[in-house]
Amino acid sequence: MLNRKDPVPLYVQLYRKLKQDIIKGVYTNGEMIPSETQLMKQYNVTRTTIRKAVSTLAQEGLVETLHGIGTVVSLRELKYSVWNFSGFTDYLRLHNETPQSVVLENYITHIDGIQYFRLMRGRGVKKDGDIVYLTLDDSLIPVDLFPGIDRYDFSTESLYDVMKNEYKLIPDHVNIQVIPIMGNDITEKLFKIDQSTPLLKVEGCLFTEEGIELEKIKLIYSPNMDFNVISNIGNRQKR
Amino acid sequence: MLNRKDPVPLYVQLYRKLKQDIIKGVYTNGEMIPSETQLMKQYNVTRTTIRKAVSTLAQEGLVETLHGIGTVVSLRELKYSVWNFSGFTDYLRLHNETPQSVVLENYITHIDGIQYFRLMRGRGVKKDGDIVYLTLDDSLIPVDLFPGIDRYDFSTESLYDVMKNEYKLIPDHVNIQVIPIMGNDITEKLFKIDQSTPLLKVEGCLFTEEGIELEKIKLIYSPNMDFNVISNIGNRQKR
DNA sequence: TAGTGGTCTAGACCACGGT
DNA sequence: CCGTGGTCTAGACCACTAG
Repeated sequence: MLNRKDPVPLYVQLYRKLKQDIIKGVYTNGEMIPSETQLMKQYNVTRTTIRKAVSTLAQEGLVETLHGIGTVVSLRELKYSVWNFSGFTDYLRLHNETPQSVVLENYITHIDGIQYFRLMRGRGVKKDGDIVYLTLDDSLIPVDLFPGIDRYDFSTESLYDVMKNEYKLIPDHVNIQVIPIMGNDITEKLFKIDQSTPLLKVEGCLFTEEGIELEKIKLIYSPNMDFNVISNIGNRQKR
Repeated sequence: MLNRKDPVPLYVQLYRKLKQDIIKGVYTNGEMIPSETQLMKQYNVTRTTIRKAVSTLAQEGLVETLHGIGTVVSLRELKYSVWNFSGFTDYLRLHNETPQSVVLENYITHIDGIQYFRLMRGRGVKKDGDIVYLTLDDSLIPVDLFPGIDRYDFSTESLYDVMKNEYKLIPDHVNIQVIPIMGNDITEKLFKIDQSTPLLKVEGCLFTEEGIELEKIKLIYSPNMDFNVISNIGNRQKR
């Protein structure tokens, strides 16, 4: 069942087990999974551990907990979410998922007489041996600030980590515009959706604290990616 | 501090309190919030309760927990935003434009046993004797917090001004999700665009400082309205 | 070594939904 | 009424980070 010597926490082991069972069809859509007390006996762990595992499933939208009734399988597409434009790498790490990247384009180009490194990546998570893409990421990086940046392999390296650690230029803030668009042939293939699906596009620039432009960004989000924001509404006096 | 007689769970009360403090700036970006043991003493609850509150904050990306170090605030503050809710009116005045509203729906309704005042408005500016609409604004306002709110004429009154001045409930922050959608027949007429145009929809809630929900918001932006944001990157600064 | 967050136990009482 | 999930307590041991 569960392995107490495994460094992987029990609730993660249980979460994975239940997730597998749901995907495998042991519990089908609309069915109830065993109650928390049943799971306690079955796996010999406390309710706390059960609840942590189940609540992770609920967050991902794989199950729905109904007070006084039970926990039912609600097999929808996995949902991920970005809060306040935070990097999605951090977010995925929180969820025990490994970020995956595929480089679609990378070459040096000239725009308005300035040399840029163009990097286009699909980014997502691994699921059942397959990759589910969550963003299409198209960047222009000025070569004069980052000489030799085209030598890195950005299917495994984090762009921002390279900027920080190798070039000592620290990304600080972005200035972006959010635009609704229709899908194109690239997003169709990458996200496995048809072209009539409206998508979110984010366009803008990344700056250091001093206002040095580090990157021109074009980002398209998969429909599996929720885009959440918490914000003041502006009528406040600062202290 | 926390009220044990309040039907609102302790961890929710604590979550709201901490969120409030973060948004208010009691704990500023990059700073640590009190440790879990400190919070235990401060609020006289167990660590389980503390952890549940903090983990909610972490999920929303307002804090980041660092093993062996502590929990730091990672508020990606949105410094400027044209789309800002209360800022809408101010923004227009700045450009010497007079805000115009047309009430499309207003009635009392029941949802999940709670009474809401539903208010749907088109909002925009006057141009050459004609009105150019910029947003379609669909609100649900709980009647128990705002008794008699259906008596106001919101084609001329500002909703937030009424909330503040007549009911002494001050809108403080929003928690929203940005979604790309296709136009429908209402947006077609209002914005004078055809239905194949992708649009931005914003969905969420408006809260007071204390976390009381004042309004459920659904907002659709005209293509004439840009959605710009400046945001910090979630860099945890060491100190 | 002291303090932090991460995991887990073994209980308790409650609100809810169906019988 | 009973079984369900929702909340909460009062402990324990661990892994990690820093001085």
